[in-house]
Amino acid sequence: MKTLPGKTVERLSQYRRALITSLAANHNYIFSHELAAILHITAVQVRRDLMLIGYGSVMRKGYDVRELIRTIGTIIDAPTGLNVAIIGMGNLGRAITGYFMGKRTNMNIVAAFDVDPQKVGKVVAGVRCYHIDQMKKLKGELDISIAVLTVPPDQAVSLTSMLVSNSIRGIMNFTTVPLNVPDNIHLEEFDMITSIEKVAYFVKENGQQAGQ
Amino acid sequence: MKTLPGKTVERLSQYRRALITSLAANHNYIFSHELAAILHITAVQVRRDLMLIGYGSVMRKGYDVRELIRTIGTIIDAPTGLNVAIIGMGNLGRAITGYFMGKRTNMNIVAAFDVDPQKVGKVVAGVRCYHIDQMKKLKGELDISIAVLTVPPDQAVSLTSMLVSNSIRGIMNFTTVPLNVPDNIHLEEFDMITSIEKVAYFVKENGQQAGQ
DNA sequence: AATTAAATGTTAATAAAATAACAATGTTTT
DNA sequence: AAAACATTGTTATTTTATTAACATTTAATT
Repeated sequence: MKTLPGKTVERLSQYRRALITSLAANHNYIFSHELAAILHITAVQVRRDLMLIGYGSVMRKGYDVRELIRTIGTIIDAPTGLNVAIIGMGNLGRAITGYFMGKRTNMNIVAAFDVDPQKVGKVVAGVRCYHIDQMKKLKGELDISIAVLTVPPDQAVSLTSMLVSNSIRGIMNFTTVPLNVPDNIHLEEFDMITSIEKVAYFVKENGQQAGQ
Repeated sequence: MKTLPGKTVERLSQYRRALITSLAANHNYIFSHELAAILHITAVQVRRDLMLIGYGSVMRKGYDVRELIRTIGTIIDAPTGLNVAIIGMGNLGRAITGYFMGKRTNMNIVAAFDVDPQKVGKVVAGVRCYHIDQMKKLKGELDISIAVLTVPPDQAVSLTSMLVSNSIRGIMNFTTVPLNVPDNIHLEEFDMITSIEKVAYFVKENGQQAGQ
């Protein structure tokens, strides 16, 4: 299958979690417009995304929830599951670790790393924190593919080099520092300050008059 | 001025922080391609964004860093500054509060709210945590415009209703629950699980062969 | 002073994403 | 069994975002 658009992948992840919730509420079938309503998007968007992954329903009955969950899994999950490490066990690192607790995802947070001796050795939500110097060794042992970067800004660049030289395959960057990595490493960035400043901008604009 | 595209607003926020850093390093002028390099985007993108806000440089000298910082401020900042409240002082709430420390933004985190008696009364990074029941009262007193929602999933919907009925103007939703708010309230959402699953998908795809 | 070079601002082209349109399918109703 | 209806999958259109193209400006060089 051709690589899916990023936005579609994002929605598939959300569909799946909505479907799991829906299943827990004993809904075995779901219409595109119901799924759309949960995510506050349009039914067309849902159908188009499902078209892209080649999923079809028995018409007029809606989608088989269990089967759709499975299908989304075969598309977006790696066959073996991927292991994730949290780099920086501060508040954000702990928050993300907590987010994964009890979520049925294909990923496992297998380790956290930090430089702070206070944190090294501690276990948060089942995840052990190691000293960053052990990354090289544990990367292979624990088969870590993805790093979630939640360190202070001044350490972002140097730790990224370290990750790159350890052949990490994907990085989710939560620092406020834009990173640069080779093409074969997938990089996703999210900047808290930006996102909140964006809200502020649109609040200001909405205040004056209409508009998005 | 016409309302800017969301993506442009995001970049303006990032430009500004890059410029502040640049200024601290004693750079008084900056070329579009230099600014682009910091953010790992193209110079055209930078120039196009600045065109949208009507900013012009003295050609061949690059942009006056101080002036550009100011100009971006006049565009994206609200004249008076906007006050922000953190709803849910867990790990993520504390992380975000920390992110704002020392950042020169137009926004102030003026309060945090929680239900946990352990948290109520505590001060984190200069921000006091109040009981959520005091929201109604303090919203007006502290002139809170924006809420950052960092609560457990099961509380997201009810707290959002509370925020809406208290006439909040913008919400940044960090819970995994998609929210629905009236049109006059600006809602921005970010889902940690989705973002990391997205990285995993592209890591998987890149592993098999090429592609983004 | 002419030429070259480096940058900018803007219009044009392309690509990506979302939305609309609609024929096809199957269900229910009459 | 025909008609009306609800839902799907897909193609077409529109909108949004990015990239390319290029004329224009200014500085430096010959």
